[in-house]
Amino acid sequence: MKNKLVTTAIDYVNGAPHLGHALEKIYADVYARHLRKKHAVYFLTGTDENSLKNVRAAEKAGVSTEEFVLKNSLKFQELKTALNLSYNDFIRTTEERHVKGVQKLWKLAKKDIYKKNYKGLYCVSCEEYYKEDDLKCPIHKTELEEIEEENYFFKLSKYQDKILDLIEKDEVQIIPQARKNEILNFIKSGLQDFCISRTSERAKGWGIDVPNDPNQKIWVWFDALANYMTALSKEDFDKFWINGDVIHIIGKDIVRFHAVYFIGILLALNFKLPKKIVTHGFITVDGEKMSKTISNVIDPFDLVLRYGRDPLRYFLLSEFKTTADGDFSYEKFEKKYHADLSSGLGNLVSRILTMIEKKDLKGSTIVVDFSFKEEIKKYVLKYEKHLNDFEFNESINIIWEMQRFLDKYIEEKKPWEVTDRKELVLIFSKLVYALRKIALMLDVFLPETSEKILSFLGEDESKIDVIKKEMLFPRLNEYG
RNA sequence: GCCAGAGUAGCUCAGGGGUUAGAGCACUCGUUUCAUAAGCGAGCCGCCGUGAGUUCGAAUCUCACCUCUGGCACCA
Repeated sequence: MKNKLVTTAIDYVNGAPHLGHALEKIYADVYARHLRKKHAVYFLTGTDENSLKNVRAAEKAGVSTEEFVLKNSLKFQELKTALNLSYNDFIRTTEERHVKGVQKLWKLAKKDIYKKNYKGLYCVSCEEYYKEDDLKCPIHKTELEEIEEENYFFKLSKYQDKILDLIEKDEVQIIPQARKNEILNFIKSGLQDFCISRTSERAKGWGIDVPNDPNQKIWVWFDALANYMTALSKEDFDKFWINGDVIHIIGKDIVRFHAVYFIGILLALNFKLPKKIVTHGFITVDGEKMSKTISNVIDPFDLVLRYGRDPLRYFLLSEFKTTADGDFSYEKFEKKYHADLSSGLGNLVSRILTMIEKKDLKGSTIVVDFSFKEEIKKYVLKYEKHLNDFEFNESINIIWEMQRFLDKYIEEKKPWEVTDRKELVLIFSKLVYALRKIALMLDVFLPETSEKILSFLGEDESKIDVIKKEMLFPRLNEYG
């Protein structure tokens, strides 16, 4: 039994959360729920608020930056209820625990931090640096200016060989393999030191001060990545970081910062390294990237209102291979809802419960033979294997295999024709036993549905019972 | 341009040197009534990206080519 720290990326708060944010939180939630069955788990998420973008967005909105980031952070926090997330901590990078923590870490890493001139192409309107290939600002189409300023840098180059070795040997495991290869190539191409501060002026005074240098603000990565540590109290750091496994769940766009920069920083601090970095894909909508310009951004709150929490979780978890991109469409969503949730699971639950009532089997003692239990166990083992490997969609498929197995079993036994009570009890013992298992397997994916099924069957696992009945997933077309 | 990965049924994908290539969804037919126009059974649909090679035998290995996706540093 080992302790586990499960983290998500912390989100930028310059807008409301979209479906992509929901996806990542749900993945992390499933994994955390799975781990909780055997481990002590600290599940952490949060918002990244020290960005210059926020200052500008707040100016535009005519509110103070503090007010602006708080308002948006709260929107992200609303995802907890909307998606039924089980995280036990939410950190905002403007919180004191984070500010103090980052400064403390900065001091601890001091030996690998130095000052040097940073030269880059800068767009005055964006107030941002751009790559050397684009000579013009991609947004304003204006000439970029070459600007030079003095900043702090982190000696990443010093750790190149060490990081390469760690990743090659999977001491820090990057999932999936393809991402690991990308990172290895990136490291082999040579690591440069990276900039970890901006002048306070350029940062418009927003952000965390560099210790003993109020003219500089700590910039992006040294700030944001540190949240995984600054969120933890001393006791929890001990319990979950030092004596536990750290698992980061992040988008494919920020693998490098976790697998290279962060590992470098941790090496400088001489801290324990994360065990796994799991990267998920992105969501397209009807085959296109989500973007405001073509206004196809999907609002997760909307989907929850329309279809419910579990159906939304279900779609994202079953339709997408965890580490690959996936496509969202209302048509696919509803198709899956009907095929798997209504006709599949919902219908099975419904037919079992109704027959128990009609055949008056409530209160009978459950008797299940060993070979049937073994049969069920095979499904459970496969299900667990896929969960451990972050193959959530595969894991769900195993549950549906089991559901089809039960439907076939019912067909074969034709319990509606059976009159012998003893035989009926035997049949429904198995069905109730298996249905409970299905509910328990579902609880990481569809916690609400899982609870409902268990509550229908009653608390006493040794008796056949129906406490109440309710349609789990009504067909959608009946409501327009 | 360079480096990865992928191209298999209408859709999403699994498989992977050897009997007639798989699953789910969709579709067609049959069947059942316990159940949410649900269930079960059967069927349909594939030159397994293209060309060549290795082999007794390739979708599976090798090479070339085509197409797509991703990565190629300061971007959560």
